[in-house]
Amino acid sequence: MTHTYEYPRPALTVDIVVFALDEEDLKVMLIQRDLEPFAGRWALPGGFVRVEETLDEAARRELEEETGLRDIFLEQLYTFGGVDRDPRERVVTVAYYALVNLEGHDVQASTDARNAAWFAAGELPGLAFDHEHVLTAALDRLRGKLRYQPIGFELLPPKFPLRRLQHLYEVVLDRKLDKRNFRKKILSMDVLVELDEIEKDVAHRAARLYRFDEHKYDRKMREGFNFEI
Amino acid sequence: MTHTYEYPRPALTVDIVVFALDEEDLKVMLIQRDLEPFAGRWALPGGFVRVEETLDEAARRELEEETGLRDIFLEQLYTFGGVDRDPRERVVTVAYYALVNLEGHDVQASTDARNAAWFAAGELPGLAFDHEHVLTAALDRLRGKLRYQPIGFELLPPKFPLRRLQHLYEVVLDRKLDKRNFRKKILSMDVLVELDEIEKDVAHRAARLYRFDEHKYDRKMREGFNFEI
DNA sequence: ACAAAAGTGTTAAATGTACACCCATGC
DNA sequence: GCATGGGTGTACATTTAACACTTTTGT
Repeated sequence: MTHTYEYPRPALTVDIVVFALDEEDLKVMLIQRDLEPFAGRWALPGGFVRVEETLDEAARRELEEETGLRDIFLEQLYTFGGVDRDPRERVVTVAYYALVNLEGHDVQASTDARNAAWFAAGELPGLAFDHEHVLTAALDRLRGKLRYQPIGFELLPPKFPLRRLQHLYEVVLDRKLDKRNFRKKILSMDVLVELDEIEKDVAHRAARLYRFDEHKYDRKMREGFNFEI
Repeated sequence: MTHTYEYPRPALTVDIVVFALDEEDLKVMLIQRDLEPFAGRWALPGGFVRVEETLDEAARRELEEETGLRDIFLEQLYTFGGVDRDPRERVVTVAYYALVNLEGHDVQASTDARNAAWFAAGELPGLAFDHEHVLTAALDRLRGKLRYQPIGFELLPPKFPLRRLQHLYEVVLDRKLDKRNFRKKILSMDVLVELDEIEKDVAHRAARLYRFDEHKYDRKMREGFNFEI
């Protein structure tokens, strides 16, 4: 191959901030490194971009290799190009964030032998490289985007009671919302379908389940509708 | 230097979408390529990232080398990693967008001998590589961000009449705004300073000039204020 | 005096916010 | 029957949207 440019090149990686929601709080998936630098430290899943794959493909491949997660919401976040991010050499990383429904996806299935675990977003261990910085950017983006795009549903199972949706917003945005106003608002947007099903195995009155209607949402968007909580 | 990874690496470039506003419409700066591939075609200013500079530094350097523009608003947009973006080899590009006040900056000063020119955003020539795609993304970002961040001022001189600000919003967002409502809204946000100066050399009543008070804006932001048009 | 753009208020409608009680179910 | 969360409506405050005339200045 003819190279028009013979200077040294930065290495290129992808890193992914995977968010999930359990009953309590927002979680982030981290991998314990087994190699230097930062051996033993926790880091974001990620790795080098190959010349024959796109950035999105690289992110999905690394995600599956390191955590077993696949077919999940994934979106590019920002590209971090600080000169000393990696002590070995110049590494530019394209960061992604991903959203996953904990109930639907198993994380154990890491093909790598590495240690993968969920951490509460508020109680993170010290991270390798500049991953703390990346994570902060991802959290900011998630919080910002949640309010005006219907991405929260990616963190829930396909069928959910309204309370769980509200709880999601409360946890991520870190403020209480009024139950009646929240329901009024979300239902008035007319992008949820009320199902003929209710929660199971709860020790009290079971809540009705809803589903996000993506097609209806797409249709409304094309007609100028704006999602906003 | 020890490389932990010996596979071929994608090349890494930056490309910049520079927006400006003249009396009529939104403009984009393009450079006519003098080398293959796409020799003679118009393209976004940009070039290879050096190992010893950050991405932001690379973008500012290329911008100055190719257009003479410096000290202007610049923000990372998105990283494009399609496998066949460049016919020669794999090139990943970190795209930026920039905003510039036409009256304050001279563009002639290109140190390169290349041909640089402004094009109306709505009447672009065929572009090299996937630059049309990059440009569309930049436009979308500009339109989205303009509504809830005070970046429009970057396209105006430091002192401006309210009509020009309104016109900016109308041109970029592509819809008419009501004069009275616009003034009420922007003035009620209390981030503009009314100056003791008026327009000069106009053939009718001269308008009062205003200035965006960045410090006041920052202060208000820290107290939870939200800019929105 | 006229052309051109600056500047200015009010009203009605829609939206957001605050707030408390009864209902259904499992134990 | 009681504990737990599900589900619902109203009143008030705020924000948005629609709309037209007078003022100032240069020619």
